[in-house]
Amino acid sequence: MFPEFETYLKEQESLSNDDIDMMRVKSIEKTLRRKEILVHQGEVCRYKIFVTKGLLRSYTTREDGSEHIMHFSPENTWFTDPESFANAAPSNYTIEALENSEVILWTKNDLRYLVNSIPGLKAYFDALIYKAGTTLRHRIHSAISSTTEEKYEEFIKKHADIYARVPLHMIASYLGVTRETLSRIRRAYTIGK
Amino acid sequence: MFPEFETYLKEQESLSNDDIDMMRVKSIEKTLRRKEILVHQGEVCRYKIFVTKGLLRSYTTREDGSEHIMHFSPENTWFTDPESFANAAPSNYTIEALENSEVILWTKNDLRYLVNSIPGLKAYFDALIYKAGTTLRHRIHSAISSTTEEKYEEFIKKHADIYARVPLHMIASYLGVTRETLSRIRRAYTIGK
DNA sequence: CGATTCTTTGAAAACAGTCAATCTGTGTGG
DNA sequence: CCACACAGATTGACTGTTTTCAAAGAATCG
Repeated sequence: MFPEFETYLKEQESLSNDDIDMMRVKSIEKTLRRKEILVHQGEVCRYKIFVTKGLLRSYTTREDGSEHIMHFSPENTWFTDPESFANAAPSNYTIEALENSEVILWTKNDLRYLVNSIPGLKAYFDALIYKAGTTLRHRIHSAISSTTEEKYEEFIKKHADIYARVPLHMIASYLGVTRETLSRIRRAYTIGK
Repeated sequence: MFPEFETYLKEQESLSNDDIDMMRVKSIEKTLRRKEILVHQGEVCRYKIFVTKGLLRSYTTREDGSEHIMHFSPENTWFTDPESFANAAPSNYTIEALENSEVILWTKNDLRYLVNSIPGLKAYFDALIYKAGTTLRHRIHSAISSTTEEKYEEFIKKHADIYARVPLHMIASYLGVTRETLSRIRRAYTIGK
């Protein structure tokens, strides 16, 4: 579990073996079974998460039971509920494994310690936050300006990996339409080519 | 123009007079008339912008002429096109003054210099980026989970100041619906209370 | 295999977009 | 001061899209 993380991180940021060791000491390895929930809505998301294997999602549940998926996080991505994690506030989201997964967790305190101790780690996370911002802005622009078909097409192009691993109704939830609508759009789209 | 900025910034972050002076030296003051454009779509957005007075917006224009508003920036807010500014890439957005406005500009190089020279400034911008991320995530969640009426209601509550200063069709554009739809929703909403 | 889970389809209703016309308020030039 | 142009808002009729509800079919997991 940690070796995969180490391999990945060394590709991203040049870190010494001592740096990596510090991160290992503070890390918590966890195996999740499919459908297992890591954070329940209402709980505090106490961890910053790195996914080494599998796939997680975060979603909200409304009073009427409807779910809305905020994010998918496959292997080799970082994940958390930033608002809950940063402020130790109850999360609005449920974080769930969609496949049998392996994750590494760090608490806020430990992560702060690591960021202060390891040169370059702050800059690495800053760059991730910047990229996340770009993605968020893009998704907003798509939400206000694209047709459902365009959103569907874009999702396939940008997230081909996730598309292949996730039921269609979850993509519908992520895009903000019903499963029936997306099913019909996909049919038209598939025929239309 | 700069005095307003100085007043505001000192409320936000404790900075010495020397720090402020450094920022002043690098700053470019600019007055914008209503409808004046600061950055045209396709140009590089070379500046980080602080609005001391007035109101700016950023929007895209599609081939068919339709506009989609990404952001409103009233007085005492920071503004830029992050993608264009960071990468010196052509901007997808037009940045325009909606009122006669006063802005202060810094180039990327000067800003980098200032961030490296002034203790606390990096942390200040980091906090702004974090808050912006929260706002973006909230807007996405609203886009995929709320009805148009809920979005309208939320906009009024969160951006009462902007609501009062901007034509309805721009709010429609920001929310991702047509002006006619928003006009009808507003009528129903106003009567419904 | 049986039980879920997921996807598709149909029909009706709700919702949003389009097009065209009208109404309103504002401000400018004569 | 008035008339006019202009930007913005509203309304109606119509069209197109999406949701809702219900049911059935397909795929997958244990």
